[in-house]
Amino acid sequence: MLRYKIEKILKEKKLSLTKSRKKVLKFFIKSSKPLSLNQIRLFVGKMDRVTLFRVLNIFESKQIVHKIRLENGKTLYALCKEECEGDNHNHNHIHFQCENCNDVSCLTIENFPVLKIPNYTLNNIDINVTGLCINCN
Amino acid sequence: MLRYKIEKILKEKKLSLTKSRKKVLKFFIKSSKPLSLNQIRLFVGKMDRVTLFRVLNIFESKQIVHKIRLENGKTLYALCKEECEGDNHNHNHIHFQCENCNDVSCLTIENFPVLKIPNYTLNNIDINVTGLCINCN
DNA sequence: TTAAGTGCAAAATCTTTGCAAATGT
DNA sequence: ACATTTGCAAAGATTTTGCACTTAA
Repeated sequence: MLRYKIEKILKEKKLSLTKSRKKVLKFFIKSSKPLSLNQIRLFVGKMDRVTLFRVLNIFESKQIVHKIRLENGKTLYALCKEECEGDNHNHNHIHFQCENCNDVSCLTIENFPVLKIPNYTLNNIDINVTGLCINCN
Repeated sequence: MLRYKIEKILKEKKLSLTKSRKKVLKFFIKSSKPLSLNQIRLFVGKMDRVTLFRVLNIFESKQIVHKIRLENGKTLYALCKEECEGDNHNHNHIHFQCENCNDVSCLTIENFPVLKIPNYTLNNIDINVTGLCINCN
């Protein structure tokens, strides 16, 4: 059941089970899409913006979600997959925004590119792609 | 001479040669690094923030500079290379931010990765990398 | 019970808009 | 001379901070 899944995640991350956190996490799991703060706010009903910022920030610090910075400067939040570890939330997936319907999604890439730059250490590789999605193509 | 280079660029893009534009472009060429609005503002002396936004926006629309969205949500502006054409400002280069000195730079990549996603059309690929730069390594 | 989380008020940034004055050609 | 650009005032959006009240364990 969804409720137990939500509580399991929060407990694993050593977060107390508050109403705000459970509501927000529920929406992430149900929608399984990157979400803006305002979208989440509509879903969770009356919750203070500040609380939502705080919930999202602690989720990010515990690696439950990761931030996506769009080209237009807007921020979305997306549920992390299991493979998100350490500082790297972007293993094996890219962020795609459709230029037609504006939909944003995390896409898993089979052959995730291996970048190398001489004399540099590359830790986190964040790839944002725009184009036409499967529906608008 | 720098002055002629600046005027040449503005003329090529059919922009009138105003003081603000020349000052801003001068700083980009001299520093040859991605710059924040506030950094530019310090250099160009007293110029209204709004004017600076407008100068940067028109530079972006004319493909003289491109925006870089950092992971922390901040925006930088960087001079475009010759290969920036059409909507794609990111051909052959990535944006790198050092986790130690926070320095941001545009790096040219020899083997720029070729991404393909079935049933998707990919137009613009924006790659942001964090790690340790050549100086901090 | 008490440490942690939430709501409210307020402030700090960043970015945009409208309009009158100044500037470029 | 006329269209474009700039400065100023103001507003909107996003994000942060401080503090008192509430809730989870």
